[in-house]
Amino acid sequence: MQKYLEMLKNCPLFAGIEEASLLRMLHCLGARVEHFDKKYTVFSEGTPARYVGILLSGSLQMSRVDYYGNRSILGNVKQGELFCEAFACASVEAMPISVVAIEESEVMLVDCSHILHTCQNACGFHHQMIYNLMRDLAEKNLVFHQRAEVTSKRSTREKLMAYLLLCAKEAGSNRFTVPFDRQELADYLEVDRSGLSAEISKLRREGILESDKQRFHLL
Amino acid sequence: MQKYLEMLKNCPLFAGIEEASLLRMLHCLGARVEHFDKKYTVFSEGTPARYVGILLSGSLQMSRVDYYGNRSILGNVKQGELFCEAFACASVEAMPISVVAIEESEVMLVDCSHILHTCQNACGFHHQMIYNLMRDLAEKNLVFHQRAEVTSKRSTREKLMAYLLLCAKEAGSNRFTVPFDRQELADYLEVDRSGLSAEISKLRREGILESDKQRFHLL
DNA sequence: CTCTTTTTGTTGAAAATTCAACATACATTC
DNA sequence: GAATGTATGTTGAATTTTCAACAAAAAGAG
Repeated sequence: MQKYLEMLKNCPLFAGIEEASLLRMLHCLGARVEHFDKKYTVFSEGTPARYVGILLSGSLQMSRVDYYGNRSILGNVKQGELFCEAFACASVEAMPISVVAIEESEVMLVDCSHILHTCQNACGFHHQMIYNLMRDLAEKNLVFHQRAEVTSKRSTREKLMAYLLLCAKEAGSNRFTVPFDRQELADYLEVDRSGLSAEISKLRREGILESDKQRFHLL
Repeated sequence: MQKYLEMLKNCPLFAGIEEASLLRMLHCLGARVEHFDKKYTVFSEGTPARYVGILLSGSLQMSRVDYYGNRSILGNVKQGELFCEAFACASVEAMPISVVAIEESEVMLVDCSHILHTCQNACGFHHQMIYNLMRDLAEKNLVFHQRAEVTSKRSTREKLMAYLLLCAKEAGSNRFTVPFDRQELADYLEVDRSGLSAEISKLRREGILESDKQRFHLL
């Protein structure tokens, strides 16, 4: 646990909590660390949500597969971020998404009821953590809106351009790397992969962008 | 203010707070009530979010219009519900959506910083309200996921059926009324209106549903 | 009640997406 | 380094969606 202290100090769930208290809190919360190899599932669609996840190392992908086999990728989880906090806070009985490790990852799991309900020891951090969760949930809501703005575009080209412009803005540069391969990008944008490839080629021919694999350069 | 007490007692923001304290709190929060005629805008896309809204009467619609003029309807706000709480909690400088009254409505506005930061009077309800906000934000996240599950379907027919099945589940009956006219339903599902009308006719001819305006009956 | 406006359904043509199949490039494994 | 498997780009055909235009029905205004 000790080796993650530096990272946990900067985790949104523990914002405003002094390092000195952290280890004690983690114990009080019953936090445990689990290891996942690449491609292993952390949480499965359809199962109850009990745990707030904190990604200690590696990276995860959130996705959903519908009745017809279409996969939607909701996004990736990066180091230090929380995941599935909304489902855990709402105690959902059937998670609407799955979370899968896209590389070897270490995850901290905290039973959400331990955060929400004051423990016998009455450690005074619950209020702070609930406040932190509230801020985090509001942020996540915004991220969700951002993706919705992209996927609500009607055509493949508009979706792609909206997404790339967002990436450029986030990177603060016209050159950036997207965290998805072609199939994943198609599933994030909710379009056909081959159509997406064709559209990227077209944009390249039109001189609107250059690209090499996951690297893009907007002109 | 008095006349709304009954409704406010059941508002998610004030859950677990005794009626006796409510009036005093509202004063402390600087809550004010505003009146909006049909079609008037409560919050505009692109403006800063400062206020948590509580719908006292009437109904509102949340929507967004993109660069090409395509409108996306995110959903309606019903009596007693909070709205724009996520944007206010995250202090966004440019709201990604607009909120418009679809009938004559009364709205209570609470400056979010008054909820988040303890006041001089140190009234002890901030913790409870922050907890309530956290629960509400988690719930809203789920609602958002529900809509995303519908709009992520690839075809008009699948989107429509996914939405109608959701409505039927919510209504607990195969007969129900949707809160949208055809154009609004198309903008909620993010499809073409005429294509949607055509699809409804087709489903009717196939004996899958009956419908009259906003009333539907799944067979 | 009448006139005007809005809503809804219908149609056909144009445009875009999806799907399947394949070739090439790239990465991984043994 | 050869062989296998995966990722990407390309193509054409089938399907869908979008768009524009219009007619009928319904709602709202005066």
